[in-house]
Amino acid sequence: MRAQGSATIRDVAKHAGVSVATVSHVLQGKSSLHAPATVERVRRSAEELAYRPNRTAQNLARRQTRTLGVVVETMTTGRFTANAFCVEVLDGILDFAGEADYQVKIVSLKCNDRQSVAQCVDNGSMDAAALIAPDSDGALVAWAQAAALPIVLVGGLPDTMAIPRVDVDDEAALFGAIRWLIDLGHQHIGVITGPPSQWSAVRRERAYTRALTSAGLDLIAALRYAGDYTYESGQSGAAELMKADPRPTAIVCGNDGVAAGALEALHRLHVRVPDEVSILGFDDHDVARWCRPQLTTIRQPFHEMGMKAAEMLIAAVETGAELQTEPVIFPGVLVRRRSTAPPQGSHAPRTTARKRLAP
Amino acid sequence: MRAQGSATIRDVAKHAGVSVATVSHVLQGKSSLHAPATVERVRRSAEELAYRPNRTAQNLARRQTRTLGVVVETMTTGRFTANAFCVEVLDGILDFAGEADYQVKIVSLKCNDRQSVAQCVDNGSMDAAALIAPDSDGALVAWAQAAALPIVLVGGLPDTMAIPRVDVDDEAALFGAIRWLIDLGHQHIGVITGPPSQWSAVRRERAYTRALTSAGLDLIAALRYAGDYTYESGQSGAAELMKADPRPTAIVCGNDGVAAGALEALHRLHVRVPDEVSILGFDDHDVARWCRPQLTTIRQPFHEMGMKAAEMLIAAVETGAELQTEPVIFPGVLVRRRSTAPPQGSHAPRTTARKRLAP
DNA sequence: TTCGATCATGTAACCGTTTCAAGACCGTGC
DNA sequence: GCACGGTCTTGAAACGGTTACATGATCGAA
Repeated sequence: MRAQGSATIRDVAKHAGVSVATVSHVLQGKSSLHAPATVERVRRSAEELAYRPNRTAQNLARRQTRTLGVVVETMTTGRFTANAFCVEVLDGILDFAGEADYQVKIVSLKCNDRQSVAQCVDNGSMDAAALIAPDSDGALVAWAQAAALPIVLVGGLPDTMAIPRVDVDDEAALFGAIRWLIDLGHQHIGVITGPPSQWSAVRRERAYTRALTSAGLDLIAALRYAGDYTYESGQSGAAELMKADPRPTAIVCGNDGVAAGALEALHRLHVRVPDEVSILGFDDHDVARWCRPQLTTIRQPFHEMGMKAAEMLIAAVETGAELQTEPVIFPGVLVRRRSTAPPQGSHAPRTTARKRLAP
Repeated sequence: MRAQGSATIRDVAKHAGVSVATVSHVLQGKSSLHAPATVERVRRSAEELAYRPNRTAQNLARRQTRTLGVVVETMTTGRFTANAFCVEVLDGILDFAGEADYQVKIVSLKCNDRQSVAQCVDNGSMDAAALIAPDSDGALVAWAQAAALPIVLVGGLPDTMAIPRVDVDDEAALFGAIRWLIDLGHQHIGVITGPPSQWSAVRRERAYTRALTSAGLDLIAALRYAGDYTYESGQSGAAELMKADPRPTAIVCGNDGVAAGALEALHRLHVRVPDEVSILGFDDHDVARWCRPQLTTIRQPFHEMGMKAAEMLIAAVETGAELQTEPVIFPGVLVRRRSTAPPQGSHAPRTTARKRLAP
């Protein structure tokens, strides 16, 4: 439009009185190929003409773009930022990519048929792509298994799928956290799950189930609420769970946003946290420190996961090697704050909990 | 690397027994140029070979990329996501761009000399760029004034600079909000400012100054704390302000994160909010609803601002017209929640406030 | 003086598309 | 029979770089 005046490599070559090959060499730092005087002349000409190589042309000629794609499915979450996970992982990717002089392009997929996935991602506009927490049954994942470019998936996926991925061991972390709640004396533990299309939600619920059954506690249908990782589902979920009889003394929430919603609902119901009900979050999102009481939650190293994903992708691009399909798993760590406590009132602590409470 | 097998337009042409020009035409939807039988043949060949046009080559030939740049300066904020503003604006841009079939590339500038700005942004890899809340004295803004591609700035900038921009009238909104606090009876109002390099911070402080002086209140140095828009500066700021004598009965915070930090510090000091101190936030970030008490704050229409910026940029790209330098200003609206109340105890309400409180 | 080695530079093919000008073919009207 | 207009098709020149390879210059040694 307006920038047609911008100088090309040919202009520089003419101005410096050399060939385009020379200019190309010099500007790529291969100055050892040329006489110092020539190098200097080319440099000065480029400077004078304010020459900047056209990225598109370079990409075409080099057959690589030094660009990483970050793919998110927006038809489920609605918005990119709805999910704190996405944003922080993106940050990690941005950090690493920036350091390695790679650019980052965001692809927010609205439609999810295989056709348009390929169209949007595998079109030569990026060298590799990170898929952020895709639906495990969607076309994106299906496509990824046979993608022609390096792919790393960040977030949950059934182990049966052989796609390189970075993930957190949320199941183990949550299992441990729930066992800890049980040890504190909780016997009626509710759960507000995430959407089953997110594998992380499936795993977290599995942790819940395993923790309860392994401790000899019954699974009670009235203590399970099917949420969808939103604040609102936390609100309605907590309100619903409090109607159960007996009431839960602790609620395991799909993530911190859900926990914040639960906190809000309980506040409205004049149920004190953690005195009457303990709340366990997941993610250690900012909100965990900002809400009252501060949330006991499980920290996921989002930023490092993003960094790692970028590192893997860039390595794959530069070496041409295949990515390992063995997943890279980060641990989730329990962060104890004020939203959890031993149960009070009629529920007698269990023996293990009694021991802990003794001193 | 691995995708070299992917079919080119020549492969399709050969397979369909036509020229590349024909294939190009058909696949661009200019099928009226060709016989129906030919169109069909080309379509089928493309399908069979799983042909997908190479975006890079298209970009080069068309001399446009259908890509918008989103430029953030990461050397000040540290991280992209540190600023809720960035994320939500990005979301708006993503929304609009996606709808218009534009891609979005994120440029996170670490170094801020004019040279590298031009290198990173004006290199033909994007058709236009949105600059998100740049430092008003940085090289980015300096460069933007004479940029060769369409630029829209999202966020504050002194009116003297003639750069197209989308912004919120935070000064008017905050002025109104502070006058409202004064009308409630507050006479000692503290402020935790943002970093002076952010023009929004300058404007918000100006609103504070104007509101107080216009109401005949003195500006007291001990009631001003220089923060930097972070949670931590909210914590230390509130702690510091509470040492003033007389204590403030209200604190105006640079943004909601700062307000959340202030809330936390006051909680530790056993100062009750809003009974003893009212807290006013800014942004209406998620945290404003999630923290206790919920924040009275000023809502900025981030998402719409992002949409608008994208709309302007795309219009400029497609029509080739210059962008208006007259800023597009959105109003900020006061959202009253629970963190503000009339002052209690020794401070007598002013007459205007008394009137309001009468009924 | 000639030859090969070495260094500096230039030539031109290529990357995968778009697009324009022009060609081929065909039916019409005069 | 010919000029003409219309429809369908295509060859080839861009786009702005990279890079393999050719060429030319210089120089010391045979």
